[in-house]
Parts: sequence; C-alpha cells; structure tokens
Amino acid sequence: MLSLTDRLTRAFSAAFEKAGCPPEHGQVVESQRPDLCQFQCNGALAAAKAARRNPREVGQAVLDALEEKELFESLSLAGPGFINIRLKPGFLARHVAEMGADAALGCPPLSPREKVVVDFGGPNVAKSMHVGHLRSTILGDSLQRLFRFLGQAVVSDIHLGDWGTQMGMLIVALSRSQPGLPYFDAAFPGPYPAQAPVSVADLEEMYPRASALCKEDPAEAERARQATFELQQGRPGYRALWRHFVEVSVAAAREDFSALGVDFDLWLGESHYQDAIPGMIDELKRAGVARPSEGALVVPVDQEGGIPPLLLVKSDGGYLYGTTDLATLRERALEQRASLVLYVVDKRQGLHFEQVFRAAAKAGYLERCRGEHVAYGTVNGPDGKPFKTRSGGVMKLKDLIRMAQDEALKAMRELGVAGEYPPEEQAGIARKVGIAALKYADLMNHRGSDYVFDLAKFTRFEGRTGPYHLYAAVRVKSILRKAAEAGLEPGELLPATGREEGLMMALALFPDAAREAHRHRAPNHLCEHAFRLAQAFSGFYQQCHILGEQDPALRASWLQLARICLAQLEKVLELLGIETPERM
RNA sequence: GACCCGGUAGCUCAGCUGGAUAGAGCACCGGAUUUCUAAUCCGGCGGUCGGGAGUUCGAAUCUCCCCCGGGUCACCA
Repeated sequence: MLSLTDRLTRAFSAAFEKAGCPPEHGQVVESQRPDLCQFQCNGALAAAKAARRNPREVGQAVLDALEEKELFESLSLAGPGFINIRLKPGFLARHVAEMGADAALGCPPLSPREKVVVDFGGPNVAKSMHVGHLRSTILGDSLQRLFRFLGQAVVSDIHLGDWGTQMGMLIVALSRSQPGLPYFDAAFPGPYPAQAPVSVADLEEMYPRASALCKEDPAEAERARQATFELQQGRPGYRALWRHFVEVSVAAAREDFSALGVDFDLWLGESHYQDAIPGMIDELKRAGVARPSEGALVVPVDQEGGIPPLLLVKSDGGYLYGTTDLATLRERALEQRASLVLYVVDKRQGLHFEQVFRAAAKAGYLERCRGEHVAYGTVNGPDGKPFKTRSGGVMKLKDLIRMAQDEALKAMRELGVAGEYPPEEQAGIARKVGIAALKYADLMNHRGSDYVFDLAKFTRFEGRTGPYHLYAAVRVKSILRKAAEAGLEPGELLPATGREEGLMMALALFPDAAREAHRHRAPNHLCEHAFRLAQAFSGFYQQCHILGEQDPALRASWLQLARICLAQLEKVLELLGIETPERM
C-alpha cells in the first residue's frame, strides 16, 4: 500500500501536471504549522519560480486541477503560495486502519529491491569487544533490520579483523611463553591438538604486551612480521594456531553480540579474502590501475583533492587492510553481485574508505555497485574524550552491558517498577530495560556526532530514553490484555476527532520516518518517530479512557487504535533492536 | 599546511535535496489524578541558529571569506 504522503503526493503531482507544471513539485509533506493544517505542498513556489509565473496563480491552478477532492476537509492557498491541506477525518481513519491490517504495517517496500551488504567492520581477534564496538554493532544492526523491513535483500557480515600483523605478534609471543607446543615445530607431522592452547583471556592479556614490545623493539617487530609472512604463506603450524585464536575469539564475541540481540548472516573475516588478493593484484597491474611507487605498489586515487594513493603491496611484499578491503569489495560487487555495500565504521576512517572506493571505481568494481561509508562518531566519557574505565583502561563491552543492566535495576527499584513481580521476571525486565537504554541513547543521536556516555541519564524513565518507550508500550499492552480478559474486541476505526487525531497522524507518518532513516542511513529518525508515537499515545491515553468508555463502537474503535499503535511502536523499537517486555 | 566533520535555548542535541512563527529532551516555573501502570499529560520560561558577505520573493539549510573545536593525512588497523 502507498503511504499517506505518497498518496497525497500522487494526487498533487497529477494536478501540477494538469496545471502545466512538472509533477515533481507535487511533493506533499507534513505541515510545519499544525495550527493551520495537517499537510502542505510547497511546490507551487518552486514551480512558479522555474516558469516565471505568479506562485499564487500556480497554486490556484493546481487546486483547480486537483481531483479526489472528496478526500479533503479543506484546501487553501496561504501566504506566498503554500497549499494547506486538511483531510476528511474518515479518510485519515481509513488509512490508519489499512496500515493496521497491512503485513508491512503500511510501510511500502523500496523499489527496486537491491542486494545490500552491511559490513560491521567487526572486532579484531584477540582483542575483546569494547565500547568502540558498541556503535557499529547497534547502528549496523538497526540498519540491517531497517533495510530488511523495507524489502531489501540484506547480507550482514561481521567482517572480523582476523588477519594481519597482530596475528604474527601473538604467534611470536606464544612461542616464547610456551615454546614446547607442536605449532612451532616446522617438522611436526600433525595432526595438531583440537584443544586451543590459549583462552580469550590469555589472548587479551598477550596482545597489548606483544604490541607494546614490538613498538619498542625492532627485532621483535621483525620476528612478528616474519611470523605473519609465514602464516600468510600457509605454514601449517601457524595456520593451526591461528585457527585456534579465531575460534576462541569468535566464541567470546558471539556472547557479547547475543547479549545485545545482534546476529549476522556471515561471520567472515579479512582472512577469507586473502586467496583472492594475488589475482586481483595481477589484474590491477595489467589494467594499469596499480603501479609501483617508492618500492610499494599503489593505486593513485588523487583526482583533484590531496588524497594519498591506496597502498596495495608494501615494499616488503606484505598486504595492508586497504588491500583486503579492496579485494572484499571486489568480491561483493562482482561475485556476490551486491548493488550497495555499507561500511558501518568509525568516522575517523573516512579517508581510508575514500581511497578504497576511488581505487575500486578505477578498477571498475563499482559499475553496478556503490560503496558507502556509514560513518559514526565516538562514545565519550564525561571529559569529552573517548570513554575509558576509571583506571584509564578500555571499557569492555561485556562490563558495559552489565553496568547498563545494573543501572536499570537500580532505577527500577527507586521507582518501584516491577517490585512485586517474581525475581526472575524482574531480572528479565531489567535486562531489557538496560539494553533499551543503551541502544536508544546510542541511536537517538545522529550517527555522525559523538555523544557522552551517561548511564544514569540513559536509564531514566522520563524523556527521550529507552525505558520511557518500553513503559509506553507496556501500558498499551496492559490495556489490550485487560480488554481481552473482559472479552472486548477491537472494531472498526471511527473517523478521527480532536482526541484521536494526533495519534492517527503520528501513525500515518511511520513510512516517512522509515524512509528518512533509510535515506540517510540514520536510525535517529526512527527514534524520533518512536518518541512521537509514544507521546501521541500518552496524550490519547490521557483523554480517552478506553476501558471505561460506555459506547461500544467508540470503545472498539479506540481498542483498534491502541492495537495498531502497539504494533507500530513495537515494530519501530524492533527496528532499533529494542525488545519490549510484557509488563513492567 | 591540506582535506573531512562540527559550532543551534542554561545543558544534551534534532532539523540542513531553501519555505510560513527555528524544534525536542533535561533543568526551571505553573497546572491536571474518584479513571485502563501519573514512570504520564497540558501550559510557561528560554535562541544575534559561531561571525561577516553573497545568491534568492524567501537562508539554520546553498556559495565565498574569517574565527573556534575535533579528526585525518603511504608501507599499523
């Protein structure tokens, strides 16, 4: 089904055409002056400008040409040429009822259907997930949910950092602490043990130490480079060891992701694309896209701006992450035939993606595919600098989630929320409230801006917070549950009066919010909509006592409205990755 | 130095394919509860949209210059 604004836009576009103007000017949007009207069309101003006509005259011609006049309560020309629109209350109600009956809740799928790869720029093996992964996880997950909801064919890929110099560092570090292991014996015939010689905790401890050692000791760095090289050449012991590193790290990452309710279609990593690199490099050399520079192989990408070339092969023959990213994009574009690849990655990597995309364009990978860096800002501490623990270390994601849930429970206790429920249910609610607090706080900001991590603020039950939304949803659920117990059924949605209009308008504008979020790859528009919807419901709730209403038709209509509202609210929250409890 | 992003109410931010009186949350002040979860709702206070010029009937939004903050800038990722 068409969205309400699309339906109106279609009618106005036709009218513009009949009035001798380009139909694009028929765009109808929600009014910015709710005191004057519900919707407005400003196209007459632009059309008049282009045609050097009088805007009011054009506006009048459009109104004269407009069909389906029976849908409108009032149409008027205002100011320099705004067209103000107010709908027949019955038409609005009918549209909302239709949305409620629609499988997609009134949000039309995007066309054409595209294949979209969402790359989460995943965690690095051997480094535990920390605050830095919070945003890519929450944002990327919301985007994959949104794109799917809008009918796109989404393939999400965690894209683990499971290759590169850090692997060599770990191998060298382990060869020193446990030299007796068979992985280091080049003559060992195999098979290698099935059990990993290290735990995630070991890796987490080893990595920073190894990294620091390489930084201060060039000989150690050289050993790490050599080990990396041998690993990449396929030395069996190193490969076996590497597999262990990846396995234990992935298992740990899975726990964190599952705590956040996030999953991926693919759990591939950088290593997956390594075999394709030599062929790609040959191809790029032959095509003259890649060329030698200062001992390395590069793709010049500096068209007019001062952009350094993409480094493909280091002077020592090794590859860099740009090499892997290019090979990855190549496979996604040419073999997986994706038409869009979204990289949900920290904004500080903007230049890197600019280089990769330019190189990919030169290589001809982007003729049927676009690459996009969905950049996001940092999560900061109260000091405005990237968030750290009290002792100055990096906050682990696991601890962060636990803190959010503890804080949620604390807030609930203070307010007496869920006080008399069984402890297990209470804990379950606290878990949902904590996650909702975290996710809403993250997504309500535009992704590009940094924000300050403030749990006490996020877990408040007032204002624009996750808990506020859950509370609103739970109140609707409670009404519907009581109605069902009393044998009351939702019925036909009656025409909107002043009391229901705000809620119906909010409901009708869901597709616009979803589209806006999609267009900018920015779920903050969904947060905005969720808040508006929750507030609209609260306003309605205040004025209309559903269960106490004596008129059965009105009561059934209100129940229907509540039902549709809950479905939409839960859907929007779901698109944000937020789960709603049954009661609080 | 070059490039990128930002500077909007006391605080945190939204709005930026130009459109009527610039919005929200928090904070502050006032009001609403015999009622389905008041954890809510309604109202008020509060702004040279960093500064200046330009384009336009119209600029927070587009262009240029300047100031301030952050980020990035070939063999790490």
